[in-house]
Amino acid sequence: MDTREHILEAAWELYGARGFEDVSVRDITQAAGVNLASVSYHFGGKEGLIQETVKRCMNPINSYRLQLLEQAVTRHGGVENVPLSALMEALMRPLVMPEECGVQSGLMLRLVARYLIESDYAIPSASRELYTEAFQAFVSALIIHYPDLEPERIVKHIVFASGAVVYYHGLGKIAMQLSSASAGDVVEIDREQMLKDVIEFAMHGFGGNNNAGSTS
Amino acid sequence: MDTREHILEAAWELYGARGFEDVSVRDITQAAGVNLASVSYHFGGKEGLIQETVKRCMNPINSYRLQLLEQAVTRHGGVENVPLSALMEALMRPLVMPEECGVQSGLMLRLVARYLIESDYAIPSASRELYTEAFQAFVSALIIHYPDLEPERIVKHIVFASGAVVYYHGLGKIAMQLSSASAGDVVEIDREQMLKDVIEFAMHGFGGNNNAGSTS
DNA sequence: AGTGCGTTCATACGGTCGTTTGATATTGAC
DNA sequence: GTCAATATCAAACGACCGTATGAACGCACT
Repeated sequence: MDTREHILEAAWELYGARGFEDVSVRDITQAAGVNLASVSYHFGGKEGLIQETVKRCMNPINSYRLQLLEQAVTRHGGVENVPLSALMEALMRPLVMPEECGVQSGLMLRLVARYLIESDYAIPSASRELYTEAFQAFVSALIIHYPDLEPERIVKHIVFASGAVVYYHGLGKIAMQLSSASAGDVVEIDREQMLKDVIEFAMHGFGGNNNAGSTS
Repeated sequence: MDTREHILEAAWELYGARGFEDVSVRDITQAAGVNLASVSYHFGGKEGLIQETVKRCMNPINSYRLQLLEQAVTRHGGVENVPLSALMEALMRPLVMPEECGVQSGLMLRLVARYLIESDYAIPSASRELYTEAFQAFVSALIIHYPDLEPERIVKHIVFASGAVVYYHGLGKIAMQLSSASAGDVVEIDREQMLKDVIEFAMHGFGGNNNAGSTS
């Protein structure tokens, strides 16, 4: 029964590194040391394996988001009292620090970015439910803080911030190489700083620089 | 000789719409109404066609960036006098408004995003020179404004902002669908506003909210 | 021991891919 | 008009893909 797990592990690794289209079922089964037909048997085919792989990545992220949101609500005693910065942190932290919910960070965002782009920007049906739940929970919470703001604007800034994170994970290193000043250097990313920056940016779209929500 | 042009046109359309891996050479030649072997003849193969397609997209963008930078320098009389916001606008405007330099906007960013992600984040060699030139020009200009700031931090915020743009172009609409409040609605993007937001965000990383460079 | 079921296996099938080939058509210079 | 260079064409090649098949295996249960 750990054939299934071996496949998922190899798929995670290879898909994240080389993309869904570039990695064949044979590549994965070979890397996993299992038979070629196992993928069809356990996942119904390549598409099923991809869905499962993405699901295993996105579901923990979105669960973690909801968990952080709930914690914040409890701590502050009601959604309306949660500072905006805490809302944004609950939304963004799982993306920047995926290992906090058990998702290996290196490949995860690249993998998701690949999937979203390659599959014509469709959320995988396997993860859609949880994804939608998380998304709507945050939008609702934000609407409470900004009842006058159009929901589109709220969504927009969420996407903005997510894009900054995803893109940076993917392109950060090559961008470093392009800047002559640090050519050759291997620059590590200060993820905590990055998280702060992203949160600040996202909040920036909600009417100025108020660093807190309605209470603080 | 316009066989070559027909191919490029069809490739632009199809690659942008469906991705490099999902579009076969046969798809393109059929859409272009030319013979299958034309691609090998004119571009040496599929990879050559991809490179040429990406080049035709990125080179105008980067040229436009340099042009806007030069204009700003001329207008303000020296790099050191160009406001930071103008620097950022020169950098970001071509991304948000690609049609201003002759690049059809709809598919362009998705196409580039695809390429950057699928090709393991390597800048296409055909475009690398110009890309590097533009990138370094801006980093140099920014270093003048912030001599104390590490170059990595400058690069970081440039990438951040770019990511926000690219990601939003690609994911904006599906994100809208996920927010129940605007379900079903087709929301058009205010690109001028988006540009402003991105510029503001990018500047935000350079030490507070000073809306101008060193001179003002 | 024997039966049934879940799993793994080697192998083959049909299809699509990018590329090549060699013939044919077109062009432009003399 | 001739000839060589350039361009287009239909057709085929070999490689790889995802999937299906049917036999072999492991193992709990009777």
